[in-house]
Amino acid sequence: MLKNYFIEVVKEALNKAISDGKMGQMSSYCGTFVCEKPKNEKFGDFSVNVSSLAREAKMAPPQIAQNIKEYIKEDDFNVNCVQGFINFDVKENILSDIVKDVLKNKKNYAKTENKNPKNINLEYVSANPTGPFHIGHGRWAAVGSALANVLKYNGDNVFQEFYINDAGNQINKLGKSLEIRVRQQKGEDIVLPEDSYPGEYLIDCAKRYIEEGSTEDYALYAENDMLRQQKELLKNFGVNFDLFFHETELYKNNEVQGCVDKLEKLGKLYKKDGAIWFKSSDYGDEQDRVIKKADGTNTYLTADIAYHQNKLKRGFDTLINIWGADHHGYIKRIEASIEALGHDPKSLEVLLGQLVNIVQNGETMRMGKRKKMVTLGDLIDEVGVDATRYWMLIRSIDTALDFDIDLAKSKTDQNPVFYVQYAHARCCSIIRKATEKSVDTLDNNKIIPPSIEKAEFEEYLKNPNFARLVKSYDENSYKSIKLLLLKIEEFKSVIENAARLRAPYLLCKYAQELGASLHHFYNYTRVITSDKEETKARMTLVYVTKIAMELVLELIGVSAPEKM
RNA sequence: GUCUGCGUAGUUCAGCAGGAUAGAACGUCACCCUCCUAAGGUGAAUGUCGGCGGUUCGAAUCCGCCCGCGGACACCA
Repeated sequence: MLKNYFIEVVKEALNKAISDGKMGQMSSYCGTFVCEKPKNEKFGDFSVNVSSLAREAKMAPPQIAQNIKEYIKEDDFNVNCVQGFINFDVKENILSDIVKDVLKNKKNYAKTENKNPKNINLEYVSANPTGPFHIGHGRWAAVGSALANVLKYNGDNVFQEFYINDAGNQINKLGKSLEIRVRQQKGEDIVLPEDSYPGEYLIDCAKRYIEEGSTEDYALYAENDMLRQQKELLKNFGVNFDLFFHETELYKNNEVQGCVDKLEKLGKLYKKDGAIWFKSSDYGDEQDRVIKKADGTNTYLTADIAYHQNKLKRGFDTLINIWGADHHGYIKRIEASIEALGHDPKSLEVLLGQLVNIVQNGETMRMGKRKKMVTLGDLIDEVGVDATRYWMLIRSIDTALDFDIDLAKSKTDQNPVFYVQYAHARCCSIIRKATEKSVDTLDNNKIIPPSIEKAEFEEYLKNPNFARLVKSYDENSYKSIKLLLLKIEEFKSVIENAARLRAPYLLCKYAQELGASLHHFYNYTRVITSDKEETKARMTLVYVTKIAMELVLELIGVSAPEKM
């Protein structure tokens, strides 16, 4: 990518300067440079800051920059120095190379070499099978699947997994709740006990149970019913898991007891108050944790320890879990178990996400447990899959998300989803307009022949006139083309950052910037003109933009409409 | 009390592996369609980067203390 290219240019020049003794007391440099886009465009397109060499060289930053510059051959770019910055201004060659790159590699153009690909297990959502998803699950579903897309695109191996807690006593509770609902449906006068699941979804479930004349165990029936609904919703939401892992599997294979025995053997367990405790405080946890209750049953943690061992045994070197912020105290004890059982605790990466609030009519509804729950299904029915996914992804997961239903539904420029999709539709529209016959409604419905035949344009794409692509436009137009192409190229570093920082919201940010660049270009540069060669060249620019736009939207998981 | 996230423009938020005049969107105001989607673009105004100290040639960014808001601190899952 261009950023790395300029860093290499600077490094090479620096080495030459050092061997010529032009770098003061510096004899070698093994640090790292950062290349960034200057905030102010007058400084050029890319900028490398060399001030950090000042101390070692014992020279003033401006002098350092100047000396290094002497060794940079200006060819495809201009160089200028301001203070401790070496600034680069790219020329046409680099711009047409970007077009070449996209035409050749299509949607793979933003892939860069991943020198250290990881074998990642990504676990997210993992809702209990005791009811419908709530809004919060939607955030993890959107973030998790987009993150999986980005990591895969970045060259990592990603396995997406959903953990089902189907062994605890909440399943028994679920079964009992269903049983009551069934008896109520059959006309029995019976009240739902305090500790039941009160949701109305179990009434529907009970109706199905009766309708099918089922005699299945209530708990099993209810669980399968819930799972079926959850899986269907995930599918509609564009989320595809490689595995739904059942907690009960761990018991069937005796893996839970296996872990307990192993910890026992390692001397990491002790008895107190009739319970068995894990010495997690040996590994940085603030206190020890119970793994076998006084009544002899396991805690949730016990199975979870076994689950993480299971994942590690399957050969993943990186376990990424997306958890709600309310689970934060849980991290240390899982890490402790991983370390105690002989693995690197650093192989676990927990992404803690803040919660989602629903905003409607300008009013924030906290998703408290007592308030009426808004389900993810309701939300999707209300605002659609595209808008839901986009809005769930738009903010860094470190910050609480206000999901404004009215805004997400609005089909106006206030809504970034539409802004971004519109940009894609606009690309399609321009190409369509140029290559299809159209009708002039103002002039007796006269048929207007296409400016360029489809086949002719496709032929052109195989061998475009690169010199023509970015040349001979007026200044504003040239600038708009340059910014657009550099923005398209920037996607490479966005992918890398989003993958490294586990931050798929950067995709939304980028999509909006790319859209803005396209609209800016559109205003300054007319694509379809009477000059055929010019039209084909500019259509090519629109075409590569469309590819970039399709790619971002695909990674985000939002559709790319051809028409709006 | 301990742990954790947040505090940046009127609003919602970027920026935080230290670097040039702190950015975007929305809102406000002023412009731009005889012609490819105005669901768009251009420009203007708007800031004690929560506060105080420290490290540094340089701090919104790193460190310490304090203030405010949310969340977590089970032999629940």
